[in-house]
Amino acid sequence: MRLSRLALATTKETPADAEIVSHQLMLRAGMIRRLGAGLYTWSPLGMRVLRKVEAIIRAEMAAIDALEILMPAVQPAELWQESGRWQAMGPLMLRMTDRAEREYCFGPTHEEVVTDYIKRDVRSYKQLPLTVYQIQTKFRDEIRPRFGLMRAREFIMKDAYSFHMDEAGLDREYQAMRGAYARILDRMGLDYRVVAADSGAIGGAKSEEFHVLAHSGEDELAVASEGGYAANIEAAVTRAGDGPRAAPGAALKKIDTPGVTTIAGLAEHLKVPERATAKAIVVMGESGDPVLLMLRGDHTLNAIKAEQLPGIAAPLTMADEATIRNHFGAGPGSLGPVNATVEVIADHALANAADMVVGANYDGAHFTGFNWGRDHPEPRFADLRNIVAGDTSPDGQGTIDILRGIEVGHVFQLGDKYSRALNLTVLNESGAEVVPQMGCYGFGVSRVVAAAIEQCHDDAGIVWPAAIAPFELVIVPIKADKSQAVRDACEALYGELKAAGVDVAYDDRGLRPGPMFADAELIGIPHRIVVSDRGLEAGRLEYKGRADAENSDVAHDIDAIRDRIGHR
RNA sequence: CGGGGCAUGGCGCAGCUUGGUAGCGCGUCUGCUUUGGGAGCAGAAGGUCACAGGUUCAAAUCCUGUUGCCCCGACCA
Repeated sequence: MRLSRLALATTKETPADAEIVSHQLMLRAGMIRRLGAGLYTWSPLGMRVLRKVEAIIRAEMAAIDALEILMPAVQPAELWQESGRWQAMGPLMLRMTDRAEREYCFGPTHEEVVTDYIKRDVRSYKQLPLTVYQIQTKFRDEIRPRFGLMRAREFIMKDAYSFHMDEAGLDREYQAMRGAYARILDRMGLDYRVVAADSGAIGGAKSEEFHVLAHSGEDELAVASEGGYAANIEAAVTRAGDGPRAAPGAALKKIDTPGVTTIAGLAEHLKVPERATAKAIVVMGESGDPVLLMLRGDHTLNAIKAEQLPGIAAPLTMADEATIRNHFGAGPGSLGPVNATVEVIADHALANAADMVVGANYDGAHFTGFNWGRDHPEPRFADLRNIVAGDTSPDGQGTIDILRGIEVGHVFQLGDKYSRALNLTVLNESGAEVVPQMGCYGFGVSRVVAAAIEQCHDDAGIVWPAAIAPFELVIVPIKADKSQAVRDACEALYGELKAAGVDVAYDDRGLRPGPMFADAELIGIPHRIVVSDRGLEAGRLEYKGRADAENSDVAHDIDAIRDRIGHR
């Protein structure tokens, strides 16, 4: 590609409304342009990257015999009403009406459509297992789109769906897809982790997420130093407090803590570590009465765990101050289990704790020396908290470290949730109708482009992994308009590299060297060859890898260049 | 949805408090010079100051409303 024909649109200045590096660099490199909130146009340069990502995905899908299809982006409401998700999806779904007042949505996902599609053509167990996928534009009306492509409303996703006669078949395909996702990210050269995940609204049993590691990642991942345990912090289970509970060593004693309403303040006031205190959080129960949740002072509540507990209302709702005062006679910041009239559920880290500091249910007062059993009946203990760095891994092997990641893939074992709702059945060997098991497997195509940049950049711009770079190599001429020799050498080199199958860019824009170098670095081309009279006279070309600190020489020879850039 | 902010040439911004000819940097175009890290000189184009009302002799500037966008939070296959 001659860069004079690419409609490159790089900028020196960073657009004001871009917060994170990938968004800034994609705008500066001219890969994308914003149309509206969460809506982006892909430029010719951006498309080159997108197509390379798609090609890798298609190759790995083909390798596990997944079949590509393309379903409509616009979907009739009826299907969603059948599955019950027309209501459940709520405002996340962009809805529209046609001229005949029929209702549609712009698909946020395709479980319903794919199940309906399979239902029409699959009748017999002989046709299963079957895995189909598409690379499609989705729309989710996120409450707050942000970070450019990282959380766009319209985005490109590869979504795959598998159908099986039984759970064993589903599990096999799940493992195959999991392997394919790992190979996709391996080929892209990205540092990632596979973690256990919460299934969320989509339902189903087993699910894992693929996260590209990056400091700007929105998700926190709990990863064990040994033994391989890894989970999204939302789903990471914690261990109960180790060892037996110490016998009470202090009497329950009420102390004045005027103005102290936070754990930090309490620890400071009493000169005790935060972990010696217990915090109280009041949430609404299913019955309508509040429930008191107790956590160790230095721990935080995991809302997903809490709302999954029987007796607690989902979605998790914090009690308002009036409700709290009504039941406890004190405000938030001074609450505790002593004489509480509501159900108490304590995090199991507190199961073996003794002589705790807790709120007194009087404003401006706390108790020291609080002990379960003696000062309040034994509560229900449950896993309520977020795991933290330094915790022992749930499987007992190693300690937990917290990493940040960008979710680019999610694999689910759905079971029969959708096949049953949409009446998908096939006949088994004995002629009986069976509801197939389903898996679904999402991969964020546009998001992984942004994630790659988050992981691979420096001060000058993007440092693409070779497999998804817009070009493999760029030829930069010096003083081309003065030197016929330079022009001829560039043209010859360009032609030969192209013929050799190298994805080569030739910067024939006639710019000065500075801007050409800056653009090549900004858009992140992995390899650069500079052609100058100086080098030509010596029979050498100048080479620099995008991540290299220094230039080096390479012989003026196609094979030498291919060798240097590791082509084929 | 709650809270905060912004809207002035393609991009980044000043001007608004105290109403009176719309400005700067970058970019773009032309010419000459220049050519190993975002060149210099000379010239030029380009703006219904988000939109709609209002106040005023006069509104980018003051008032009211609307829209769009950004940030924090909740939300999120």
